Amino acid sequence: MVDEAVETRRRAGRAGRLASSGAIRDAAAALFLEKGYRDTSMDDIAAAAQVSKQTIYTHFANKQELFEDLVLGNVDRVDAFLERLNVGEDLAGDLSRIARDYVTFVARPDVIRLRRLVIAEASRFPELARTYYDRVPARVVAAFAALFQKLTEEGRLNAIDPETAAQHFVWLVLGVPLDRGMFLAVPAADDLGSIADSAVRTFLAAYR
Amino acid sequence: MVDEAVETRRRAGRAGRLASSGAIRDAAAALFLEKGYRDTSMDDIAAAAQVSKQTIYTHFANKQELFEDLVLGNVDRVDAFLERLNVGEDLAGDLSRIARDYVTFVARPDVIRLRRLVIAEASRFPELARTYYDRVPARVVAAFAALFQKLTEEGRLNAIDPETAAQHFVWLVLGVPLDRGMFLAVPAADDLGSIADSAVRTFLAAYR
DNA sequence: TGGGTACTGGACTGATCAGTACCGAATCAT
DNA sequence: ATGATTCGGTACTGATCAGTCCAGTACCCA
Repeated sequence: MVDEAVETRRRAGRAGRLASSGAIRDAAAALFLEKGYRDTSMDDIAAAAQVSKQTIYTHFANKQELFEDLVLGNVDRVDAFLERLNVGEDLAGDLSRIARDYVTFVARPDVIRLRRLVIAEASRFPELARTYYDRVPARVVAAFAALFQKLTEEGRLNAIDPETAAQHFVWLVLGVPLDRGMFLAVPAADDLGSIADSAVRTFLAAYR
Repeated sequence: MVDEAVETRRRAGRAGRLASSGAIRDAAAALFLEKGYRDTSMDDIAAAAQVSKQTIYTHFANKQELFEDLVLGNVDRVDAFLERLNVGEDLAGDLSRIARDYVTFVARPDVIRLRRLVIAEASRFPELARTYYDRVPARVVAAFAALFQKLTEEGRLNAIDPETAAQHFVWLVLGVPLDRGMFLAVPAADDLGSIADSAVRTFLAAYR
């Protein structure tokens, strides 16, 4: 018992500052994603982060700020996907690769849970929901639209309305796994590959 | 003050029984849909229904039952849409009518809010979420699959995999308005018609 | 007329929770 | 060494809430 206390104390002081901030973030993320905003208490977070509640309040003004930090802190993770968004010689093959990439990224449990969380709290934090919408799904659609426009100008695709084509592509690929992920606890990431492939097949049949 | 009490009492007695049950249901629905499960208190519901809290507990065992009553009580409303799901001579025209019907139904504020509510509470009430999923979206997809299979057998459509075709159709039509409805407060039911039409156009280009 | 039922309204319990206050210990810069 | 900062731990405030209890009232039926 004394040992535990000493061990805990060891992480205190200046060295512990950054460490505790990260631990708080991680604990809050895990709990918010698992139980939601309202059902996660600051005491829960403090306990999970092995930190006193007071320490949380030195790093974050209040519970809301901790929540916004989680949501906005994950917004930039689409960038990694957006960078791989280019098509070479093999149009069908590359679109298939992109679709598989995309669905694999979005169907990840953490992404699904974050999405569910933002939707769940959309009435409590409307601006946050809008920001998330603008910065994640809307940005991906815009990137696809730009790609399809370029491909159309090159004569390799026939998307007169690239924006609509992008929306069609996105929802052909994501619709089923995303919807299942919203309602069902376990997303069953089995047949993501075949879902992506059939989506690309339908898309190309309509837009080539 | 006395007048108010008398006026309130006037609705009491046996005549008030059914009335109060309905009023409770309505008040609970409005509040749950607006503020969510956790942020709606039984006192709120009692006040909105102009009923004492005790009366609520004579009709419903607890808060959860009131919530399930709301969700499951709205499950059968898809039936009205499912009945209009048939195609005559004009395939493209009828599909367009169906798509417009469908998107208009799903984009209604109450339907959007109910969907958001079920998703928000999916971790609290997993079975309820699954039931809703099975009885509403999954049923619609199954109905479309049956329709497309029939049309394929008649040689009017080319859907070797009717289930996938149905999913593609549903998400081409619903993807954008549903996603907007989940994140954004006001769904902006403006261009639903053109969304439905472009979805049908893409679908037929791929599956005819 | 009298018993049963549905309702009101308010008080109450027990629990949870966000946020604050305070103390003592550990650490670091000087 | 000393003072400032950061931390843990604990206790506290004020508020909210689900669910219960109860005394009294209006209505219906026999």
